[in-house]
Amino acid sequence: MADEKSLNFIEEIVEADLAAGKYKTIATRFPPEPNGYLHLGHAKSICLNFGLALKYGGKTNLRFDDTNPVTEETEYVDNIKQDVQWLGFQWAEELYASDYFPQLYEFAVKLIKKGLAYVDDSTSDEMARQKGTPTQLGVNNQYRNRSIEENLRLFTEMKEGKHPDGSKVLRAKIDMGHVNMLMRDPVIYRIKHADHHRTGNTWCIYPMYDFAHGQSDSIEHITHSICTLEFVPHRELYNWFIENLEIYPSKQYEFARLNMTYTMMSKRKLLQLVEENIVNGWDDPRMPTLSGVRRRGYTPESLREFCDKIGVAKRDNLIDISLLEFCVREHLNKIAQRRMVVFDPLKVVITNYPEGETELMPSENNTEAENAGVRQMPFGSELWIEREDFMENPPKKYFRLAPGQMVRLKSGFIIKCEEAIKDTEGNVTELHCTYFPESRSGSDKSGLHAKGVIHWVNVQHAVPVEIRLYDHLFLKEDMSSIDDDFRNHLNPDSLQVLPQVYAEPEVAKASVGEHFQFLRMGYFCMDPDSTKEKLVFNRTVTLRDSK
RNA sequence: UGUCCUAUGGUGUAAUGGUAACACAGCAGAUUUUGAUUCUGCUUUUCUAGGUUCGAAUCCUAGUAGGACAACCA
Repeated sequence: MADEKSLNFIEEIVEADLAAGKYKTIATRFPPEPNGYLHLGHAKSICLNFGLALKYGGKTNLRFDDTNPVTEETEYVDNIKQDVQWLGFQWAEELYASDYFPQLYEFAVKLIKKGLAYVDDSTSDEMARQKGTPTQLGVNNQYRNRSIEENLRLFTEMKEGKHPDGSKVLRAKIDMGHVNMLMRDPVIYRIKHADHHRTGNTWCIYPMYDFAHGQSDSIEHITHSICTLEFVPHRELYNWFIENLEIYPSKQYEFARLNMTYTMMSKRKLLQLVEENIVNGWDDPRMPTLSGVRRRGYTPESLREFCDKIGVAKRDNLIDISLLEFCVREHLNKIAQRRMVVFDPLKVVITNYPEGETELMPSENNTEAENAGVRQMPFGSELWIEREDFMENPPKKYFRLAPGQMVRLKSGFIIKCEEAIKDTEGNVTELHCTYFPESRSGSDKSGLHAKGVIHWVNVQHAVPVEIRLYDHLFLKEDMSSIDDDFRNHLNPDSLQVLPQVYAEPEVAKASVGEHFQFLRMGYFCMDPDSTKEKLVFNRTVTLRDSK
């Protein structure tokens, strides 16, 4: 029996529409506002929108929702495009809501002519008061009765720049007593004498979200306009405009946005982290932004797998970060070459190995990948091992080095600890060990068995590198549950820098963005901060630890 | 004291009126030249109360709980 994957509720809608012949092919869109960087929540939306078109044979537009000139910048546009492509998707058309400004203006005029829009001179405070509350109906004001001619004249004047910011707005004339607050004569155009990142100062009036989004969908003949749950109340307005403008009926569907433990997805708050230098930019590897997780070492494949695994539904959710970590480990395990790097060095002297001599030990790059080959690791009489791989008084199930105890040096020899050398304060400064020449990796004739296997680096050939270890940005599992400032919950240890650790020589050949598994230490990715003199590696994720 | 949305293991997601399942997490064990990977097993679930039905996680009603809605933001 074929294992059919069940459909999410949006796929069910699409299949039903297709089966009913409602559409020959579908069209979706990904519509970010270029006022910040994309994050994991956007990845969910991207995978959904592009995934639908890919699955059912349709197209997806990338549309920038750039109707507010004061918050939007070209820098954001460029990065958003880069992020979408990096995730592995290609849009059919690159479009901008601002491309539709002339058309949107005509839509507004049409509404005025139908007696369905009016110019209001009230202040925003007055309008807020007249609007009522969710439990208290709104009231009409005197501007609501303006004639079509006067509205037309005033709206033209607004467009011509004859009125200052905030002095007038254009409102849809719907119902101030409507149970849905959004239907109480929503503002559809406001005056902003501001430079727009694309249209410059061509316009001084700009449409509001509700008067741009649905119309843009309609202009592009988007069949399924998919957004998050907070837009549910907007759907009624969305449909009202389409109906009264008599334009192509795109349909809006809403799904639950992504929430994850120990982080937050609010663009506003992420901007704050950046502006207040709490993190080092939008691409700080601790950020849930796509540029952040990319720099951290997450792969597009693992992100797409993650989006697939979390599903799409309508109930609020809080996804455990460990699921994301599982996805990235699963992918990196298959593609990341293995290297040995000692983070907290303890010197081992092999007393029966000829001093100054070197022999090359081949070591598998990745047994999970076919044809990954081997690299040579220089073995010698002085090695670095991890300090925590030695214990003077080990507990019963400690498999590593202790006085008189043996371990296997991965891809090397079995060694036995003969003596721990200490300084005057009793700290272990180095270990004197002997090795068993017959235990050479790959051709072991020693008959010895060492349960523990540890990584190592030759002192003579060690390459110093910098390591950056990351932990959750926040200490609180559910950041939506806090009622105080989110900055009170920052994890003070979210970044730990190890300025100089010892890597095997092969590491020097790494390139920016390359993924590695540093044996027993985790998955790492070379950071763009790397220079010829000093390579920098970010820990993407730890290895699963069942010690 | 409104309208709308939602309610399935610890966390997600399925089951589309017919045996509640999958993944993650957790816990055991096997294998292992990474205490990784791989493999095996285990723990844990339909918000409540009525109703419809031979049969309800699913349909209906009410309650309860959580979320959204009162920007010239999107």
